[in-house]
Amino acid sequence: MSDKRIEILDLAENLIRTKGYNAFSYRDISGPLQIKNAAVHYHFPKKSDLGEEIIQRTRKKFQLKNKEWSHYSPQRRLDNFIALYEENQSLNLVCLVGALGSSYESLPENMQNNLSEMSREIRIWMMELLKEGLAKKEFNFAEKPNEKADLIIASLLSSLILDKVIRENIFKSVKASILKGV
Amino acid sequence: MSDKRIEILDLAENLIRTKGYNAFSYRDISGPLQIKNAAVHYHFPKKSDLGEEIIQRTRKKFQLKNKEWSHYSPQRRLDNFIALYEENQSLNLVCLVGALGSSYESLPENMQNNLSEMSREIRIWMMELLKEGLAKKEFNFAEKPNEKADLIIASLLSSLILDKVIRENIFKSVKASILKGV
DNA sequence: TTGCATACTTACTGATAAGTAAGTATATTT
DNA sequence: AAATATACTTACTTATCAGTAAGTATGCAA
Repeated sequence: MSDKRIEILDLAENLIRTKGYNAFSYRDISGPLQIKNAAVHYHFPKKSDLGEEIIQRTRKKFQLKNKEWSHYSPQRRLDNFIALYEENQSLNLVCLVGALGSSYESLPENMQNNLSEMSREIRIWMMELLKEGLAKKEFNFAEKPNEKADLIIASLLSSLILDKVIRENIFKSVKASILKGV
Repeated sequence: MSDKRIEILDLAENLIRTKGYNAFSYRDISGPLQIKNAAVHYHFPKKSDLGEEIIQRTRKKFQLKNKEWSHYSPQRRLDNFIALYEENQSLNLVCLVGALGSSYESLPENMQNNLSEMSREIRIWMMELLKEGLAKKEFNFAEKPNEKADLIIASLLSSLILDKVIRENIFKSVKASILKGV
């Protein structure tokens, strides 16, 4: 994969995660990267091709981490998962699901489908993680694991959004709350 | 306030909360309402005027509920607050903060400011509610009230987004989890 | 009954959007 | 050395966007 192609993906992802999919244009990419608009179209003929690939590579990154962590304890896996969001926060970026999901109906179909699949995968991963943690007595919570999983992924997602809007460290609160609650 | 003006606000709010602020145009309003584009500009010269007023009236609605509920018990106020999100879910709408917040950087300044103020107000309201509930022994949780508040508002916000993306009843899980956790 | 405000429409502008067709420079393969 | 693939640029199209200026119909108030 060429350098420019990756630069385009990186920049576009950043734009999506700060301004949203519908608020950036190919000019916002060609300008900073000092190429022509058509060069972006050469790599990604349609904007939705670019959007789709950003979702797919994010999904692959998650699957890779997932594999890397597979032998870790549930607590450690949870800590690592939360650390992913902490990194996003420090970069002032919302997560991809939050960035795209809130305008779901406006997205091209291929992006909707990819986004949904990735989100389901993360949700199921979290559910399994919590179940395992309960079984191994690492965790100790009263809720059903799937309910807890939804609470955790939902609150992490929003914490990055609210951080920007409220300009308080919502993520920090949410992190503390999650860790006390498992 | 004229009929058409309110119709414009209602439709625009719906568009923002399904497709996002940057994915709708004045044509999406003038078309369905059978008026001309310039008629929308007559009521709201700039798109950001429309956006701002939608945030402001949402804030006023919250303040009104707030006042209406002021003599209710913390538990009942919390139930009512959650019921607001339940209604959104049944209408397949994300909340305004979620819809706008995820593309915060793309918003005109007047909208950013209004959105931030409203969100802070809701957060503080929830913090007070939880503190009061603890003091009155209606609630019983280990976290700090402000941490718990952030968890609750964050998870409710995202549950509506994830509901659409994952097509599972994430809101229901989150609601159950919140109620068990206070 | 004249004047003025309200609530529009008609008709337009200038900017920007996504996307494409055809050409070009460079490197790689045959 | 010729052919081909890669990675672009130039130049363009068509559509849509937010926004505005000027005109019009209707009702109400002085």
